[in-house]
Amino acid sequence: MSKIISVKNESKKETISKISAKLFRKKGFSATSMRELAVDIGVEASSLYNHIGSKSELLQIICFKVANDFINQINELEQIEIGVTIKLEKIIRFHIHKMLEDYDMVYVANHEWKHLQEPFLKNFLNQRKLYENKLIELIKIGISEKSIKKLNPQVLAFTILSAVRGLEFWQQHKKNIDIEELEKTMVTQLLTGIIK
Amino acid sequence: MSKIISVKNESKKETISKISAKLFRKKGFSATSMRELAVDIGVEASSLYNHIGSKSELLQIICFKVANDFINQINELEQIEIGVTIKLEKIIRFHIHKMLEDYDMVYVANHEWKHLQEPFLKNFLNQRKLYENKLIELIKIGISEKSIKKLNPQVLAFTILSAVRGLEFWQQHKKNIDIEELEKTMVTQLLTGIIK
DNA sequence: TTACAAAACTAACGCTTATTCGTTTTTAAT
DNA sequence: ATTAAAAACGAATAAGCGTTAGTTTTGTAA
Repeated sequence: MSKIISVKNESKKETISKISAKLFRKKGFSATSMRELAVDIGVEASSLYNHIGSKSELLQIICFKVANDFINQINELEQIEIGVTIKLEKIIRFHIHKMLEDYDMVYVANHEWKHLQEPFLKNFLNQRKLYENKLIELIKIGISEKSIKKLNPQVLAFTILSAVRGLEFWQQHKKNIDIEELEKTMVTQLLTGIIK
Repeated sequence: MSKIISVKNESKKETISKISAKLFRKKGFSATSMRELAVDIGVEASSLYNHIGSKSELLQIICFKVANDFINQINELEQIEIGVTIKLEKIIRFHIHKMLEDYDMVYVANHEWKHLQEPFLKNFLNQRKLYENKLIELIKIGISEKSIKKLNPQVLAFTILSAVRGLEFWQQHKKNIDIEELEKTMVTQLLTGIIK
């Protein structure tokens, strides 16, 4: 009857992944059925299996796409020779952009990763830990350079990550706020605090 | 065969709620079956229905217990006459304590609320919005009193809430860190920043 | 036009789900 | 010891799940 429509150079697998990401975000991975996904794509559920291996594979694609994007960004940043605080600012701004651009996928990677099957689950958590450790190392350098306060670097890193992760909030209030103001406010708050 | 064991003055409903919170946190609401819950309680699935109305009711109990605890705390705080920044510090510390004490329930309320059925879903979101607005109002007072930087109060509030929500992280690393140091670091970071 | 592959369809599989029913066991009060 | 209520049980229900199989339609290239 119908047919899977792919825009641009997107493969049909990518199309299905993106639409599944939207559904997984809205309803959760477990509560989303392949039949629901099929409806949103405009095809019968069984037809999906001409393009994907399993429901689980969709979650894998989403989670590792996001993980790789963040790892790649922080790797590139490591090469550049700029101050630690500027690097932190760039990281915060990257999180904000990613969250606003690839909202569904980032949200799913943050919230639904626990439904990954082994060995992907372990793999994903390793990637995340790797990212966290790179951020912690960066903060430690800042502390030793005396550009950052001597506080527990792990707590500092996790607080930053939590704060940017919470940008999900803003998807609802997107219209009410200017992105540049959002970035400026968050960077200021996380780096220099809120007290005058 | 077996029997539901309740400690202290806990009703059996409360016992079931707490154990379900642990399961909902670990596996997610949708991915947790009543049969699994029954195993953890030591009873057949059908026996649970002598004490609860439905699986959904368990989620309601958890979400509104948490929501009420937070609303009550901020209401009490409104009565007390202390400075805005001290109030903020108390709020942050309360979040930290709650997260460490009632980890499962707070986690579930934060992550699984979307599986609430109407009208409970709307009700819960209203409660949450109420809490957010109270925090925003507090920050606005701080800004007008010039104790807080003139930044977007909504962004400041949401960043704080996101950061404390991210305390889930620490459940895994609990052993590695002293709670007082955790509190001190987060309060310092969120209120006065990380840059020297 | 023919031929082949890609992708759609319908139907069904085996399994799990939350919940209900009728019955039996346990608990507690008389 | 008798009785009534509370709480357990096993079995069954209907619905939904991911996925597979077999078949038909569609698209493409010779």
